[in-house]
Amino acid sequence: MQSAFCEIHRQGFQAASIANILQDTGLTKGALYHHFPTKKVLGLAVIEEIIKERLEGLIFKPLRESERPIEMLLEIIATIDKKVPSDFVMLGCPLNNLMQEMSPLDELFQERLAGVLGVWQKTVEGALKRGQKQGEIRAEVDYKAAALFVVSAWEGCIGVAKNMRSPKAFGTCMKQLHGYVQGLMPAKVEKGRRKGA
Amino acid sequence: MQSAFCEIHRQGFQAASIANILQDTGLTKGALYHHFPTKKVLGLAVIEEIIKERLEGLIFKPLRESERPIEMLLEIIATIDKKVPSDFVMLGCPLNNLMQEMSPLDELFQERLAGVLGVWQKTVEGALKRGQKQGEIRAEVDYKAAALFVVSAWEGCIGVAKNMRSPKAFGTCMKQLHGYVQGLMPAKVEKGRRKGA
DNA sequence: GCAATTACATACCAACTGGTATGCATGTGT
DNA sequence: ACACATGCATACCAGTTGGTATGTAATTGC
Repeated sequence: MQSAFCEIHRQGFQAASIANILQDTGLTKGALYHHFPTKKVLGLAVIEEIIKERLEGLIFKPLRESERPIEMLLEIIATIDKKVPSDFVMLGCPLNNLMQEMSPLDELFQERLAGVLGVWQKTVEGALKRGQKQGEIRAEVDYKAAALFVVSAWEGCIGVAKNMRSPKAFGTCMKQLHGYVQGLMPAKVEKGRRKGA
Repeated sequence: MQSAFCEIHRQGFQAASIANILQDTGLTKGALYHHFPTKKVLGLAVIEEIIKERLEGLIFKPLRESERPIEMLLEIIATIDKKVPSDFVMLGCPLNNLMQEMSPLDELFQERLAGVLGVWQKTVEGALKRGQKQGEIRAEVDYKAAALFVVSAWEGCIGVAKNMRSPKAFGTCMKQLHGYVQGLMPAKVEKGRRKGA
């Protein structure tokens, strides 16, 4: 599974070679096709068991369990670039990669990926909503739209940084997203001076 | 060229089939390979001659030539979903698609794509800078970082909407980006009431 | 201790892939 | 009018792909 994830992550699903995975793991074709009927099923399993779980541990769970969701959201956004393997800047977000590649080509992929993305969105949404109750987010904010945008921009930042091959660009880009979320907060006096950008 | 663009747009570069392009255009393999030595060169030509030019006409040129760059930027962001073929929501931004697919795999692709992206970024940057001179953008705004973020979020919105297969999601997402740009403006009284989100 | 299922390994295959070698017809420069 | 380059068409090729058919060893159920 790990090997399959790795191969798919750096080649994309279609270009991922079964032969490479076999060579990497030392397995034989018979062994693999005994457990997975098709390459597609293997790919879907990677989404569900690897990609989803990683996001769960890295983002979803902390965000759901925090008592100060906005603070946590801001912290995650600010530090995500350090909590992730360095090659992720070069290779991009596995979820986004698969979305861009497979969504138009295969409904099942699209559904599964949309499922994971949906959890992400709902999690951020929940955080914003709770933050709104705590008065950390202004009352008139459309938290659903904001959550959608946060996730979208997030993926966008990774994608652009990947193309530019620049961890630094990723950092400054996420900092802007950080600023956007801060912009949803009431304009009270804050510890750090409120930066416009 | 148009046919090649189309094929690449919906299959991705690697999965794009030369045979399909030939069938679609009625050309023969000899004819194509007479003008393009390799598939890769064909792909690069598509980037330069089709994708770049489209963005140029749709975004870069209006933005560069406008005397009220911020107004123009906001308008483009607000209306881009109507100025683009409907299947672009399903298929995504051709530039972003290629970036996600090819950047880690091929340096030349990465460079060319980064070039186009750079123009985009520089164009937005120029707009923000001019807007700053006009007092439309607050003085303390880091316009370079903001421009990078605008482009990133832009692509992110398209990418997510593509996965969700939802033009509506694209619209609401771009509306948030619209809000972000407005957030860079001075907090003076505006025609439309300043919406927080 | 025998039957049957599971877990693999090997060999093989049809379908495509991008790319090329060759052939030929039409200009084109001199 | 003759040499030569250009523009294209056909046929072909080696490599790779995902997938399968067949065989065999190990495990399990009874």
